[in-house]
Amino acid sequence: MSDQKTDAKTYKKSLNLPKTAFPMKANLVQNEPASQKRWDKMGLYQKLREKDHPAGRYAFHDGPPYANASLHLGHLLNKALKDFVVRTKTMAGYDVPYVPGWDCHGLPIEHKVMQELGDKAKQMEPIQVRRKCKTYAEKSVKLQSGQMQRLLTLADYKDPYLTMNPRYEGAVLDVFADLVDRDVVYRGLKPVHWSIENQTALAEAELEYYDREDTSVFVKFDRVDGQGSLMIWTTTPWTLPANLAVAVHERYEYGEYEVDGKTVVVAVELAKKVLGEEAEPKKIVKGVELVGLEYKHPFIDRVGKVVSADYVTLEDGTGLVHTAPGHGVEDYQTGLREGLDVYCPVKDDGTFDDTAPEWLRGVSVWKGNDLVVDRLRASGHLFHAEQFSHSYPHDWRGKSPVIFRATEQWFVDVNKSFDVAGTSGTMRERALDVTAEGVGFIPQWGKNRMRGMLDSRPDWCLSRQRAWGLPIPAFYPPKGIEGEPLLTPASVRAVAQLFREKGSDAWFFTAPDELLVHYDAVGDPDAPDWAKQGSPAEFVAGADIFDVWFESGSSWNAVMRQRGLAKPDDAPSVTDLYLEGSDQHRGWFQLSLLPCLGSLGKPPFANVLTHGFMVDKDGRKMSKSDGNALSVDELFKDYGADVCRWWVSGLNTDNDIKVDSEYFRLAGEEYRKVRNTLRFLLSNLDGFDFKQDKTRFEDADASSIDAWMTRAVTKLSDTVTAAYEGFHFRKAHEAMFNFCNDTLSAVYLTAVKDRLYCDNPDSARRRRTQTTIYRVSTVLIRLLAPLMPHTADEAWRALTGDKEACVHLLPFQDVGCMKQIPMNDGWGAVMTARDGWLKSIEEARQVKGIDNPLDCGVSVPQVKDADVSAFDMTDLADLCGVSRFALDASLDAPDIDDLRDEPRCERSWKRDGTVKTRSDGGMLSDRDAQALGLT
RNA sequence: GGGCUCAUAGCUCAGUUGGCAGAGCGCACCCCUGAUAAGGGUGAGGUCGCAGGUUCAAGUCCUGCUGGGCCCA
Repeated sequence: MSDQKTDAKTYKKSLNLPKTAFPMKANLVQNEPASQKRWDKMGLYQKLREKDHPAGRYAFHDGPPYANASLHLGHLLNKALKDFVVRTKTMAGYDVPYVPGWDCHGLPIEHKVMQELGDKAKQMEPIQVRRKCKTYAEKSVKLQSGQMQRLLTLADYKDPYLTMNPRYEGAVLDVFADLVDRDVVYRGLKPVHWSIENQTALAEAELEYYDREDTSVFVKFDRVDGQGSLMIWTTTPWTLPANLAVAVHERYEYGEYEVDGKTVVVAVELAKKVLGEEAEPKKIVKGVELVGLEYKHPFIDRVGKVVSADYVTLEDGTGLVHTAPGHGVEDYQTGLREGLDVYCPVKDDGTFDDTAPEWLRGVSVWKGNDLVVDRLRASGHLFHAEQFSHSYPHDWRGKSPVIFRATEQWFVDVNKSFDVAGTSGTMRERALDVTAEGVGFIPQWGKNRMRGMLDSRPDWCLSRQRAWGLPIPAFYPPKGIEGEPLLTPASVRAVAQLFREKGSDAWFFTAPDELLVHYDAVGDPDAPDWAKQGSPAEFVAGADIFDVWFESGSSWNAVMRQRGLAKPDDAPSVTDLYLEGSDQHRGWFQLSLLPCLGSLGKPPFANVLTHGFMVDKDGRKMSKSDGNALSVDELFKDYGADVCRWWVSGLNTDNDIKVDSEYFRLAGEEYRKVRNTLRFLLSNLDGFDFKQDKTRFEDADASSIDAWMTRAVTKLSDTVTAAYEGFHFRKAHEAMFNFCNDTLSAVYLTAVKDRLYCDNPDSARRRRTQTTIYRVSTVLIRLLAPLMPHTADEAWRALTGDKEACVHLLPFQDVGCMKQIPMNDGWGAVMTARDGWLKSIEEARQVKGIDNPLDCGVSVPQVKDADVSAFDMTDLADLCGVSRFALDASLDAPDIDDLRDEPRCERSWKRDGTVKTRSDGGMLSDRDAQALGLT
């Protein structure tokens, strides 16, 4: 026994065992940053710009994350997907310049800075606040940029776009000038969601809805005709001072009921709920008959009237709706139709102004609620008051409740027709048109979603009353002079030029005549008279800033066009692709689409690709306060970027994405499987010089397992490149994993191990297999490169033996030549039959007690649907992991032979029937003896 | 409350035009020890969220419901 062992050791040394510098342990945490540095040093991004691009330009535009705090998982997903696009398109032959960007202005940063400043903020000028905000934004950009680079994303990090940069700001104003030119920008009084806390109008996107307890009141409005009263219901008693009308639905039935000896009008369907079960109407009328009735305001000397409105429902209240045009969008629209004032007695700070009754002046609306209720109770107008919980809008940052309040704002009219680029239509119509056709949505339902949102969207309120943003470059007449604000295409473009030179900070400390140094009112046909006649030094610069969405929504111009990265001017869109979370249908997608249609008459994107949101492993919303959010930095530290990227690439991103640290562990195991397969490929190329040692295509054997393998890798290449082309990263991921796990590891590599180890190093068969392994490696490593850039590059350098090599400079491997290698058609059937053979072997091993498959021989009568006469039986034996494979037409079914009585080759461990004692005294097969030069 | 959307094995997901439920992971058992903090083989697992309907036939089409997600009110 001990002799045998010694012999075995001797023979082991004679084997060509795998050897490689590509380690099993990835050590991504240390090695990935090193890769990143290496790419930076070699100028990878720049080099990619300079090389040939046979496929032309692919215009892909990064949507700017908000420059606030650390990246979260949503960013990781988004940035990884974007990087897959950049890298797959690059390797497909496109030039994909990619400028990362950040949204820097806006309330979240300003709010944070104001919180940090505390009371000090009150004494500070806007410009001082802005400087603090800028510092904060810069800090966030730096942090996030570092994290994005740690994710190994390929982008122009040396020159990103920041929405607060002067050249960006100038380009936003250029877009705005175009909209002013189209005459769709107007100033109007309109109720908007108003944050008392931040004293600004809020966009829909800046609201969050929470349940809130309010006092709801049933109030009797006395009819002017003395026939009793109308009962209204409201959850916002503080808006009653602004009540100008009561709305009813024309088709509903309203009844007159006796309450405490007096008559009140309530919708019939709601009467029992409001007045009690025994309520019986004395008289029933249709709503339409009430229209025009007048009533006395309960505590203000004013007469209101009954109007009709479709939005009146019978779900809550009384069917008679308190209407205050200054405090609600629907009320406002009703007011417009009925010619009511947009009356709003509430000031910026949420207190009542001097037009309100004396007892409310200077009081906050929240306190006003109680005062109004007390007043109504005292005067006998209050029928009932109760606590009521309802969903109520809150400021998304401060979480404080907002109110509806009429204010002067700048708007973009989405319903006004204009001409541009030879077409005519409103912004809404144009947006609906390109959504219906022209823009591709992935997944397709994005189209419906976008359409639904466009159908219902109101005019875009552009203005905010804050410090941290891009000023709306409007000028107002000097005190004492009446007139429209100065805001013309020329005046806006003049300020745009100034902002490019000095930045928008200039607005806050520069005299108006200097702000307008590039502008000549006299020569501007659109300028109001006061501006032509007056001195610019006297003009009053406006205090409004833009909705941040207008800034990010102009990025197609401020980045892609301004930097010369857009598609040609005559192309039907500015870029090829935008890729963001599905929430951006309402956000960035739509708010980029509208300005671009206004400015150029065409959409900013040809395709919109969206992904879903992260949820926890039970499918619930992720939230920081629940502590179920994973830290991106921790993930990099625990798993590495390539593992995180591999995880992303395996997701179905159309819908919700479940996330849990466990999934990263699983992704890590898959990664290791892929890595080990690469390692085994590389380790069997030790000493193999492709140029010298390769088997030429024309020498390939169509019936060899190598022919099958070569065909398989060309199929993989086709599958994966097609998947990449359609952004089906998951499909590519799956195909590559299965290829590594099954095609390579379980089938091919297991089968060819014997010849790689035991054949003479220079044997034609071994060289043919190494040639195949080399070809597989070049295809596979390149296909993996977009998903795991570090690992692929590491493998590529190991494959080429060139420390300077970089896989990311290469295109995907052209497999055209490999497809020319003929393959025996029988291989498909052989692989199918193999499953059955393995089952038979397993069965025989159980029955006959054979542990090692190499102690088996397989005999089959035929291979179903295949002519294997030209096949090498050794290939088939190796495919089954057995020592021998034979065709025996006399059999009825596959037969497994127990070979344990036959001698075993001490070198290859096979019992192939040729084993005998050789000149060195060892028991060897013919092949092994030959490999050792023995007889 | 409305728009869009999702629900298939323990987990992650495939399932074209309706036609016998699939893959990978995990798990169990076994092998190998010359890919070794590796590798190979076999196997068990599902009332396709629930309830109706259309059809010879429904995971797939229709309606309703339940429970998630995004957006809006």
